[in-house]
Amino acid sequence: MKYIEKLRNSGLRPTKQRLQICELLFDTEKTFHFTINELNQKIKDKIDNKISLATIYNTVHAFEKKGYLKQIPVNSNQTYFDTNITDHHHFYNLKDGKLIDLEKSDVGPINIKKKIDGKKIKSIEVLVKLED
Amino acid sequence: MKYIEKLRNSGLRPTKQRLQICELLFDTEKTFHFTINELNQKIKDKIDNKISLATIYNTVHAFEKKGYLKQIPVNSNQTYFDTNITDHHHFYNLKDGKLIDLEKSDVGPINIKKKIDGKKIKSIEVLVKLED
DNA sequence: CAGCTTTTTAGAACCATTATAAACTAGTCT
DNA sequence: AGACTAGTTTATAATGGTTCTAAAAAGCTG
Ligand SMILES: [Mn+2]
Ligand SMILES: [Mn+2]
Ligand SMILES: [Zn+2]
Ligand SMILES: [Zn+2]
Repeated sequence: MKYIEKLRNSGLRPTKQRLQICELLFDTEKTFHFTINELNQKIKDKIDNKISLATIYNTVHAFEKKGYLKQIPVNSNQTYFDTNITDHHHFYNLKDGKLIDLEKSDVGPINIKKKIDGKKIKSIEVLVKLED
Repeated sequence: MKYIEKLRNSGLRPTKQRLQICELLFDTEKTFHFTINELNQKIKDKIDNKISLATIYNTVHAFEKKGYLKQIPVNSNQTYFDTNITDHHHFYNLKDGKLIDLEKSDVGPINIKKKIDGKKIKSIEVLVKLED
């Protein structure tokens, strides 16, 4: 299994649940955006055994901490995650709450001219809201 | 009272509660960012009578709908609002969860090269996360 | 004031997320 | 293998921000 190494290298034990979640999240043609609720549905659909909701939360947060997932800042009652961990931006379709990737090259360089003493920039994220 | 007109013109009755909230939000030297919880505290501190939490939510959402407040997309369990309704961006200090304004001139023009059929851009928001 | 609509309010409900603590599992060491 | 330990999963409860409810209060118009 290709994820056993990955998990071990991160100090995470390669449990059955984590490996199954890895497959759902990372064994895909394209990267994608999801909420915990959507991931929970997908797990119910595609996996025989049950994975408890608590484990899904734990796993997603563990993966986020290790940098295998990113959280996307949007105004929603649910948290959005992204399996695309490259530096990129998003369209946010207000109609259906779906995110669409905007590659860095689709936006051009962003030059933050203001500086805050003693702080450094961790990330720059652009959210482009779309309406009809 | 200067807010009576403003509210009436928006189709909102100028109630005591709304006028008091207007003063707290808009009678300030500088604009500011707040969560409902912080606004609730400020109301308890600066206003004699009580305003119920439901009214605070109702009022903030009514003001947002009328365009007197903006919601800022951040990853937080609470919703952040902004009394600065001009087009601008934000630093987000991860340490204390505080927002700092970034004027458009502090960021420079953002050119979104990608187009989505049948959709138009409603807003472009940049969030710059800060760490130590 | 009367009549009608909007607003306020306390409290309940909702629901995403986090905490708890007991059962289970993976890895390590004989 | 068995025993030991730390890490993980799980059902379930708790938390907490936000929304809903429905009755009382307030604003508006005539
Ligand atoms: Mn989270
Ligand atoms: Mn809200
Ligand atoms: Zn993305
Ligand atoms: Zn602002």
